[in-house]
Formats: sequence, structure tokens, C-alpha cells
Amino acid sequence: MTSPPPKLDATELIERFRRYVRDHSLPLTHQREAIASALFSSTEHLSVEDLEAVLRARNLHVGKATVYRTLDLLVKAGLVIEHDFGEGFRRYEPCSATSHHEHLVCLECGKVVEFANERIERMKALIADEHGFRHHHHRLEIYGVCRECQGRAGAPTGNQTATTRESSR
Amino acid sequence: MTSPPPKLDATELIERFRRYVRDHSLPLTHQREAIASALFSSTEHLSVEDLEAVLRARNLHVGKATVYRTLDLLVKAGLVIEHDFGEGFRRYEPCSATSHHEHLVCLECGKVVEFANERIERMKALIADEHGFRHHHHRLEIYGVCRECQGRAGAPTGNQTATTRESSR
DNA sequence: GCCGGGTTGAAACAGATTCTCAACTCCGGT
DNA sequence: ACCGGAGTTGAGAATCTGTTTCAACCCGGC
Repeated sequence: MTSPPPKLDATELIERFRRYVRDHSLPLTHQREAIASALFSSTEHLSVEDLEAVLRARNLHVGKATVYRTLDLLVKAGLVIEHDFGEGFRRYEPCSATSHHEHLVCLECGKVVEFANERIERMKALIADEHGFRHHHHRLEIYGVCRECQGRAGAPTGNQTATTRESSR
Repeated sequence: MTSPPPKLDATELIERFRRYVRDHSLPLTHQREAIASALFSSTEHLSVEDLEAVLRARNLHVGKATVYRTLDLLVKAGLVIEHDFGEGFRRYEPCSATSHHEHLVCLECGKVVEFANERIERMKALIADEHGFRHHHHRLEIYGVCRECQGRAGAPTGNQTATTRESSR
């Protein structure tokens, strides 16, 4: 369909993390490596819960406080991007090679598709400018129903109501 | 800079709310009127905490459960829009006359400026289409520093305190 | 005024994230 | 290899937003 989103590979990201930690004279602990490696080895948008599952599957026990602290560190290091899709918790994504991208979120199955659009990018800078804002970052998410879920939902009109998967929060 | 965002005025909104409640054979309680009126009388994006402050200032005691329930009702009635600016809590805005708009958020002082852009609107529909999504709604926020805060910048110490209410989350 | 269903509010609860603090680990210097 | 101290860890408590519970109460039709 479009370009498959190419990520920096896990080892490269780990390498950068080691360098960051060293350059800031912080200790490089097993936990930090475990968390970074677990997150970098995924191309998904992981929640803390997801991440803990990965660690558990690798037979590693890491306290949640440490998970949160390390994620903050990774974000600060610029190696991980934090997302809030309005689910009531955050998701984390390894920093991808593609400069910047937006997200399409399926309301039925939760699938997240990434896309980039040069024109929207430019327009945002323009709008910020118009209003005298110094642009820092932005957030664009489109919520809808993906092709697969549309097929599955086939029924006539009034499913407008039935569609929502009503994330409690 | 562009069009000033004209809101439906408070009395009109209250009127619609009364109609909605009546048409759904729900009781019109004092609490509901108080909450609706407090919210409608503001043009800000109020948090629940803000709203409770307004009610307190009017010497009205309303339980928070009722505040949340009434806000849900107002959202369902289409008279109020719910926002999540990633602060860890939600904000509510009286439904404006301008069909749809996006938000510029100042990272320093928290000011929120609204804007609408037809072209971005169209582009979003297009992108959803491209990826086979049935567009439901979206969310676009641009974060930056407003003109006033830019001027104030450079200065060392924190007005940061006075302005932002620095949500921890 | 009576009745009954919907509403209210205080408090308990839930889920995500942060804080606390004693024990422990990393790592540079020896 | 050993020391020491600064930084980290983890279990649990605490916090924060938001929801649920449930007995008492109000609205509105009769």
C-alpha cells in the first residue's frame, strides 16, 4: 500500500541508549538494558502492561516503578516516543527512522496505522506561525474504522451507535 | 488574526439543554442546571476542577459524581465537547457555533487558541480514505509557545509557576 | 399530596502513575 | 579484587482522575 515503516533497528537504538547513559554518567543497570531491549525489539505501540508482559515472557522481573522511570529516561534521550491515544494510559514507541508520522486508530480493533504527510506537516508550521506560536510539537490522530472491521460490521445503516468500543475512559 | 470564534450564547445553550432533558423525559434538577449554567457561562476549556471552583464561587455544593454524570449527559446531548490535551484529565468546552476547530496550546501559560482550517479538514478525510478507514473523528493539537510567552522568555526564573499549572502527568 | 423512577452524594473503589525509603548495584579510584 | 558513595531498585503506600454503590431524596405526572 505504502512504505512499510522502517525503524532504526533494535541494536542501533540500544547502542544509542548506552551512549546516552554513559555520556550522562548514569549507571547502566541490567533493568535498564532489559527494558530498553524489550521495547526496542517491538514495532508496536506498547503500553506499560504490554511491556511488562514482554519482560515476564523473558523471565525478567522488573518493578513497575523502574519501568516507568526507564521509559521517562528513554523519552528524555529521544529514543522513544510517548503517545496518549485517550485510552486512559500511555503507549510507547521506539523512535522510528521516519522523521515524523501521524496515527490512524481503529475504533473497533485498536489497530494503529502510521502515515506521514508532507503537506499537513507544512500546514501546521504555517498555522502556528499565523497565530504567533513557536511550534514545538503536535499531535494528529484520526479515529475511524479500518477496512477489515468495516467488512465485519456489514449490517445496514444505524450501526453508528454499535461502532464504538467505548473505552471507559 | 482570523475569525473570532463565536459561541452560541449561554442562554441559548441552556435552553437547548432544557429541551433535551425534557424530550428524553429526564428530570431537570437544580444540580443539572447549575452545572450546565456554570460551564456555559465560560468560554474556556474547563477541567472538572475548574468547574467545581466556579460552582463553589457561586455557593453551590454539587457532588463530583454528579458533575461527571452531568458532563457526560451534556456531551451526549451534543452541547459540550470533551477534550483530552494529554494532561491526565479532561477538559470541557461549550459547543461553539463554529462547526469544527482545532487547538493551539501554549506550553508556557496553557492558553488555548482555536482555529479552523478547511484544507486540513479535507486532507484528513482523504488520508483516512487512502488507508481504507471510515473516518469517525480526529484530534489535532499543535503545542508551542505563544507570542506573549516568547517575549517573556529568555528571562531566567520561573513565571513558569504563575502560569502553568504543570500537570504532573 | 402521593408515588415511583431517576437522581444525588458520600464514600468506596478502580486503574494508572508517582513517591518513599531501605537495601542494593554500578563504577571509578585504589 | 576491594571500597565507597552516588544513583538505582522494588515493594508498597500514596495520589490522582474518574466510576460505582446504594440508601436517601427530588421531580413530575396523577
